Amino acid sequence: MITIDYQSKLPLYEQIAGRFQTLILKGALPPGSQMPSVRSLAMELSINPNTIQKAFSLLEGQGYIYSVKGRGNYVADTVILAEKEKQVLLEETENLIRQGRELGIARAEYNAVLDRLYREEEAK
Amino acid sequence: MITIDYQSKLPLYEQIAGRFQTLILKGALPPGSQMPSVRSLAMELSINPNTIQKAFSLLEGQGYIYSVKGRGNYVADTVILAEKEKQVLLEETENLIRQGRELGIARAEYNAVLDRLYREEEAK
Amino acid sequence: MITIDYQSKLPLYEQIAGRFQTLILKGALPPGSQMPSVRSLAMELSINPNTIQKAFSLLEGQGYIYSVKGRGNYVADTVILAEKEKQVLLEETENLIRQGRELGIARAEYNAVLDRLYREEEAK
Amino acid sequence: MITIDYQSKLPLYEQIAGRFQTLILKGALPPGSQMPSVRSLAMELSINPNTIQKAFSLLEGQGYIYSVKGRGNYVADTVILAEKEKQVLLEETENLIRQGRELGIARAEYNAVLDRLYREEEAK
DNA sequence: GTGGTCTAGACCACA
DNA sequence: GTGGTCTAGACCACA
Repeated sequence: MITIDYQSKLPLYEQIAGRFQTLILKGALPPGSQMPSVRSLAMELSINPNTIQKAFSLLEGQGYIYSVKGRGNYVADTVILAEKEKQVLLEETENLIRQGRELGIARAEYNAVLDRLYREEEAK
Repeated sequence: MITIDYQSKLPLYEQIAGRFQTLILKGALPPGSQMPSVRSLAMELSINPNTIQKAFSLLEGQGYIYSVKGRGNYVADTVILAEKEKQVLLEETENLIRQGRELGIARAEYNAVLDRLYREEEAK
Repeated sequence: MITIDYQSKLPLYEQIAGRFQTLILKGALPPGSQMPSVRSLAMELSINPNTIQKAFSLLEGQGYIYSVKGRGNYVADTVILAEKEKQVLLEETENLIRQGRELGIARAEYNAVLDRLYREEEAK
Repeated sequence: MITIDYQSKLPLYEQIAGRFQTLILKGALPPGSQMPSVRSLAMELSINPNTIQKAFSLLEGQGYIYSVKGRGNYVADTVILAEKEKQVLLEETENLIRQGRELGIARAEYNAVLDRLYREEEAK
């Protein structure tokens, strides 16, 4: 369910939180569903429970999940989050494209990338 | 010439190296031109010379500059570097767009971003 | 495991990095295995931890190791590195032999060297 | 007559000394012939005269040249030097080949290099 | 004056 | 405990 990249520069807890964000935003973990327990996830990934806890705290702080004492963590309502996340992504993309433009990447090259990515989608 | 963001999570030496990469790739610092001296830059930015040294070592390791003992640091030939950098940027952009696509961002939204950015350019 | 030559003109951090390159390329430190910790190695060699850090940064920049925050440094996959290193060695050797040829060293002398070295190997 | 590589890690004075060593050992500058003057060489290479002076001192220390007060520097008798230099080269080559052997370079590859280099020579 | 190395020591994030 | 960043300060080679 969750994969870790140990070669990555990102700390483990951010990687884990990021994976769950994706799962939640894509609907694989629908609102209200229960998150795996900290302990079980720690066992499964052979990772210190503190690290899992930290990832969950991050997710809670960002509004992705909420915890119920003694019962576990649950996925929150995410309509607004998805919208916010889209905005962030668009901005980051814009910044990258602006940088690329400065280095002389032509618009046509970006069109080609878009063509490829959105054709893939249709094909699915 | 160089600005530092103390709020940023990026370490100082990476920020400094990054700024110079941009300046070099854009041609503001043409191949063969001399880099500011480690000490003078340290003074100007009120940063420890060791930190500047570290930034310059990074740039040297990446092939952006070369150092001549007793003379200073000089900008290297960068044709190949620019090409490599473009590839990296395009890949990063592609990854972001793929993520956006998964969250339901339509191709039209990216077209709008490109329209805006490349119209700015023509206007210049 | 690591020896330092204080007579050498090579800086300590390059010596240390070089020793590990050899150990890694020869397979004494297989991919995935953990490097000694910065602090323990510093103690063992009576060298400042910063210097060890610098050696490890170099190794990371060259792709020999990768670091996991809070865990340690690990040996990277090195198949490609070994190949690259062989090319470098062969080129350096070729340059030396070319110099020797200019000075009038006969091919027979090199054959003698090769005979000796590769007989040693069989003997092992 | 002398070329400088500013990208090289070697200090200028060592590069200059090295170039002259080659010229002398190959006989381009025969024993007894006069070396270019420090000043003229400094002008020609746009290099600080101190640096040239340092290179010449090195050459004198190694027995390649001798200086006559008020007249200039002259090439020394070099029969013995050439012999010593050959020994040094052979040893360095042997060390490199030994390293290569450890990394699994086959003897055949060295034979190929030798074949190529010594065929070039015949062709000349 | 130029770059470069090294030590000592503090401090931070992460697991 | 692990790696990593940064400062202060000394010292060296080179031009």
